[in-house]
Amino acid sequence: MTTARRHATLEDVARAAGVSRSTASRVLAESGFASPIARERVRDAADRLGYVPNAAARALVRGAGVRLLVAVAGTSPGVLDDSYLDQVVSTTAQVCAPYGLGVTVAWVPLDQPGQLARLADDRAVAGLVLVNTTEALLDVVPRRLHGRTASIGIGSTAVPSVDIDNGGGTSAIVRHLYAAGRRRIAMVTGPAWLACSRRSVEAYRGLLREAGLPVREVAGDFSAARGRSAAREVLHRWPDTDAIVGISDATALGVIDQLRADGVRVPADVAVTGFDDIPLASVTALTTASHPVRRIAAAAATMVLEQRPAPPTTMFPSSLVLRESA
Amino acid sequence: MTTARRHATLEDVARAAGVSRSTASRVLAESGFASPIARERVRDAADRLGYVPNAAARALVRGAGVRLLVAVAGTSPGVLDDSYLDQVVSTTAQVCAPYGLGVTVAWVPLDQPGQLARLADDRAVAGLVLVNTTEALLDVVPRRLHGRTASIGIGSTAVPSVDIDNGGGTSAIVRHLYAAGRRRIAMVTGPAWLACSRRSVEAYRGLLREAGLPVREVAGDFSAARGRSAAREVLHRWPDTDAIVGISDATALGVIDQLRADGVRVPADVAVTGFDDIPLASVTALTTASHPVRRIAAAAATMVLEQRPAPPTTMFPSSLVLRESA
DNA sequence: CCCACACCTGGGAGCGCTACCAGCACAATC
DNA sequence: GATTGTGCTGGTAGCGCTCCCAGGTGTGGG
Repeated sequence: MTTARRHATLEDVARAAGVSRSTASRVLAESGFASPIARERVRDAADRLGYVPNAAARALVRGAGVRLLVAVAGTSPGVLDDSYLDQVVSTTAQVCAPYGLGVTVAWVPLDQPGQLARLADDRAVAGLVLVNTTEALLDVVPRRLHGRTASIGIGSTAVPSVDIDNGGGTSAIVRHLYAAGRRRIAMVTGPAWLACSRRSVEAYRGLLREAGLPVREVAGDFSAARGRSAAREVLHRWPDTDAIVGISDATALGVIDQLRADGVRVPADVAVTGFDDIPLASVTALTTASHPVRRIAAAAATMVLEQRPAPPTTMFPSSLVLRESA
Repeated sequence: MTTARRHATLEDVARAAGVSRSTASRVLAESGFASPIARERVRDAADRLGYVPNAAARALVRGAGVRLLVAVAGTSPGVLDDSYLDQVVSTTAQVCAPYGLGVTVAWVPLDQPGQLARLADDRAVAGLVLVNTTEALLDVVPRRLHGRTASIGIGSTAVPSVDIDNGGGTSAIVRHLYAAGRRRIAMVTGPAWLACSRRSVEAYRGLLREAGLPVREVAGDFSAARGRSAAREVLHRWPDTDAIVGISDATALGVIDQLRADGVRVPADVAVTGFDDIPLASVTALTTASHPVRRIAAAAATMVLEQRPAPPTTMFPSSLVLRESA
């Protein structure tokens, strides 16, 4: 196994099979004509020699890339140290393996979209997976990668996009709260520049307006820390609030923590809901909406690898998970 | 930004700078001689043209690879869907980005080490990060990659290796339990083929023997499910047990869950400890040992990228985190 | 009989880059 | 003045692969 001999090249395979390099290439790359006999002899020889095509050479001549770039927009590089992104990257790497492609991650500062152009303007980049970016970032994607870009959580139709049904998920949550008799429902939102956050907020507003209930919003940022301070803010501004919708599980957990610390009973006095269904949610009995992150990431990666022609947006459902917090 | 024009090549840079391709290459690859004047003009031209070296061409001629392979040993491909591995892969991808290298992950069946040889016998693989493998897998690493392999959690000296001080961590935990007056301490172990698991178990045994206490081991597999059944098994075999050491947080959480369901008070009747300090641990007040997973992964990746010459083993400390479960 | 038209093959160019080698200028030494 | 460096330079040969193109061979139709 630990062969010291030089790696077998296409030339070696061709010679062993008694055909030309061209024919061997045609057989192994599955392009163009080749007689069944030639086909078999080449495959045989390749097997025998343990031939593995040289990805660099292939990429060079084809003008193709050797890796996928997962780009994450955000205000600080801290977005990279996040369990959601960990799952996306790891899943992408799994999906890419059979294609012989690697994966890299990079943070794109929200106010410097040019950074993305710089990163993507590299022939080695075979495709792009944009995570939580703004539509503005899409403009900066080099033309070369237009067919090889997918986004997660942006809901754009300009680029094949995989999305969570944030609107539907939030609606389900708000309806559940309403059905449980809650009438003064507040929300800790996410950053407005994020489409997925906006969709949640809009669903919340829409439903409340429709029901003739007051809208009570406090700006958040997905974090638990902001959840804590937001909880205080909500009860300070609207003391009769009887439910708080968190934009994420982390936020909701922060809210619950603060409420309990302040002697507010959850869910008796105030019901609290999250979004995502992280492992912590089941332990803390958080009512939330669940999303198949791994499947979402795999779908996005597959889109760029297979160069799907059409499907503008694939929407993954958000399923309500009822637990004790609401 | 969205330049449609052909990508600038070294040739273009050289022409623009008024030097030969060789000189431009020497300047940009920082190898060999080049006059300050030439240096500046080439750098200038490269900047102006937005030159990005073609990784495939470079890799081809240098015989170098284009990606790192993270290989994980285990009994089923399920090992890939694990938050620990997610962190390792994601961190590796971050570290690799500036080097222009991608990352792939693969599962290597424990009983088919040859699979690793097959995966690694690809010129595109620039380096190897072995996660939770056995020493046997090391033999299968192609000679070409001998200087470009690092392992995590195996503690071998045959290969540069990054490790958690499992022994030290477990010792600290057992000592803490002893100091708290526990004398009948059981352990739910991990698979014996895993070095890091063995180190923990050995530390546990050593300390107990030293103190003249009985050793009470039940075989586990890191999972919460096994933690549950193991809890019952322990109390069935040794009803007077007053502490259970879990090989991981997940196991410990399973143990606690089962104990409480069976009416056993934690920690009053039985103290329980974990290992890893996953986010859940702080919420569930689990006493455990904490490890810097991201730093460990980064260290391993850096080892293979920088081809460190010597340091056989880097040991990361395990720090005791005291919470309420023990 | 020749031609058209399939199918199949090998030769060769060249992707973009680095490494090697010769060659130049200029300074220092004998 | 001849010799030996020392710094720097450009030409050129590939790395391993794919693709284009010219040139086969065989089959069927005019």
